[in-house]
Amino acid sequence: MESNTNVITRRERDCLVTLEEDSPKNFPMRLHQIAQTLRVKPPTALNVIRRLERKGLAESKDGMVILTESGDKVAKSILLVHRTYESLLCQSGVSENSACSEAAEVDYIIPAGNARLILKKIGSPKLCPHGKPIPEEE
Amino acid sequence: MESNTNVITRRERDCLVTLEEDSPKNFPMRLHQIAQTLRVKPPTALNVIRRLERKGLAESKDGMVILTESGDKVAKSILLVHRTYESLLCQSGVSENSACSEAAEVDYIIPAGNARLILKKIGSPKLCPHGKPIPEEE
DNA sequence: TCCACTTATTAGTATCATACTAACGATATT
DNA sequence: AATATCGTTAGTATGATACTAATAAGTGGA
Repeated sequence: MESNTNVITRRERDCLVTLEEDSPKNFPMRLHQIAQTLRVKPPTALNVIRRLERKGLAESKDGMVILTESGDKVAKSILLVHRTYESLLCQSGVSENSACSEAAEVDYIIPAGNARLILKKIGSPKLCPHGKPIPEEE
Repeated sequence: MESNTNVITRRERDCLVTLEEDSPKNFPMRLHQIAQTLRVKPPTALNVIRRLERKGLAESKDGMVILTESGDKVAKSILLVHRTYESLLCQSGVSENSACSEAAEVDYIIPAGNARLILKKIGSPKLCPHGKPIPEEE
């Protein structure tokens, strides 16, 4: 019945974030590069891409992969949560590197709405601890 | 090689928390009661229990299930994270019920050490929004 | 004592995410 | 043309999750 669309796994999250961050100006990314970034073999990466395609988050042709509009939104929302949580952790006394890897564990689970509320509570910083901008609205 | 001990799945988390909260004074819990609480059939619940046993977190005999000392520690640490995150969300403006279900999504992923730092940052409340005590140390 | 009920357990099946190797095809480079 | 690179397919494997059906084992009542 329900195939749990709009629920995302950790691997899918990593793939979305890779596509968002490593291919800025609407440029496609090559499959083997995605595979290398995710540290998996190409068939495994392709498998992840296929799942993203089924969820309407990515499109691919001849190994060129791009995010759809919907995928871009999801990726940006993940980055919002990521940088918000990172900021919270750093303000609490966690090291930058530690904060980043911890954030990756939860940024695809925590809803963006909650992150925005947390962001306000911790003083609405404009940049994450690494100096990257925290996305405003979608 | 490494079988990912001390990493826990969502179902295992639910099972640990059920055992911790629904069977206080070292009393065993019946399998069918666990199954009902988790809203799964008994064989499914048994399967989860078996995984917890393999990880050294639970023990069972004739359908009587208890947490091991190790399992108790893990469960308490999950509750610490749960109530900390719940408190953070509520302070940020999220409703109690929403905060509770959101917290369950991440409380088994966020390390207790981080939760303690966050707890300090948000003013070291002694109780979660529901009025339950936030565990001190392990 | 025998039957019915509850409970636990086993066996078997299914799905989904993850990941690999091996093999094949296409393209590009030397 | 030979080689290297890349994508893709096929096949296999594991682990978590979940189910049904069947069996076992105990309890309580008629």
